[in-house]
Amino acid sequence: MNSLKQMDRGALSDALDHSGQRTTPQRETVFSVLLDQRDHPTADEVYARTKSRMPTISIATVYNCLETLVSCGLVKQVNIEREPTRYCPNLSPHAHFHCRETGRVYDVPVPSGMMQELAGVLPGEYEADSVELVFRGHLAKGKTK
Amino acid sequence: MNSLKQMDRGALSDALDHSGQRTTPQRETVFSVLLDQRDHPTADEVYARTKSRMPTISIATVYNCLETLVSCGLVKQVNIEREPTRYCPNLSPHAHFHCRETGRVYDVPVPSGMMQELAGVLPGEYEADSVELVFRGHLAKGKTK
DNA sequence: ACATAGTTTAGAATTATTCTAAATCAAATT
DNA sequence: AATTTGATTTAGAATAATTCTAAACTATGT
Repeated sequence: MNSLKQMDRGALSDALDHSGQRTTPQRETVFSVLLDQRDHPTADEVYARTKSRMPTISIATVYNCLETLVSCGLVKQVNIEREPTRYCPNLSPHAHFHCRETGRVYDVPVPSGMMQELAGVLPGEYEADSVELVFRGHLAKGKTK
Repeated sequence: MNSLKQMDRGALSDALDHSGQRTTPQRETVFSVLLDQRDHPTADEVYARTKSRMPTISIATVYNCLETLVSCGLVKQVNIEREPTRYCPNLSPHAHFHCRETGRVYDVPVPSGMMQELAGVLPGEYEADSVELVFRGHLAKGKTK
């Protein structure tokens, strides 16, 4: 048993159906892991967390599931420097803040309109379908969030 | 002999001096390779180009030199998805456009003020020292640039 | 029930990058 | 000028995230 809420389970099977892929226990569990702890885990971290709910799952399957979730639009990959890819189920437009000290990644909500405005700086010949905005720095005194 | 202009040679040794590192023929040659063809090459590509000017250089040295140039602020790393790191000697504030079709990366000038404005969306507890903006998509009909 | 196609799995393979340790080089000092 | 010292270069080994491979499994449609 995974901890997907009815709503999320629905969103998952809709999205999978829509892209011609099956809803499987592995995919549900991986998705629930991402939704339950929204700290931008790496594939390895997702693997560890998923394993505690589904001990027989393999790392290859975790990679497969993550790729599937990305391909059907439910999850985004976050690439920070040369570090392992992180996964993020936050679909609303947002940026990321990467703390150099702790290595942690935080979501930063971006006012609607800002993304539009950003796209506006692109010369006409470029047609962008995604915008990635990453800040890097550190958190003010003591704030660990 | 590498093809560094007097100005760039000066900037290089100043920056290296300033960070307590030596000016070497390898570093000069790698830097000149980056300045001569500004197409965001990977380390492997830099290696191939440098080799034609300095056949004895090793790939490890190319990595070392690139790291050195980044550390003294003359070059920026550009990380696009899971692809190999690319290197960029453009120090003016700019974004990148990554063409999904060709894989090429283009510099996109960003109006001064835009970067400031971006930093403005960050809640107070975040202190950013760098902002990375990457667009992904494709070039309009036929435009290969 | 059977065929088909999609999915999972363990382990091997890949690949960009980093590490290691020896050789080389260059500046500073005797 | 020789010597010491520390930085740099180098080839090759090691690392680590990710992808690939091929066999086993599962679900679905006929």
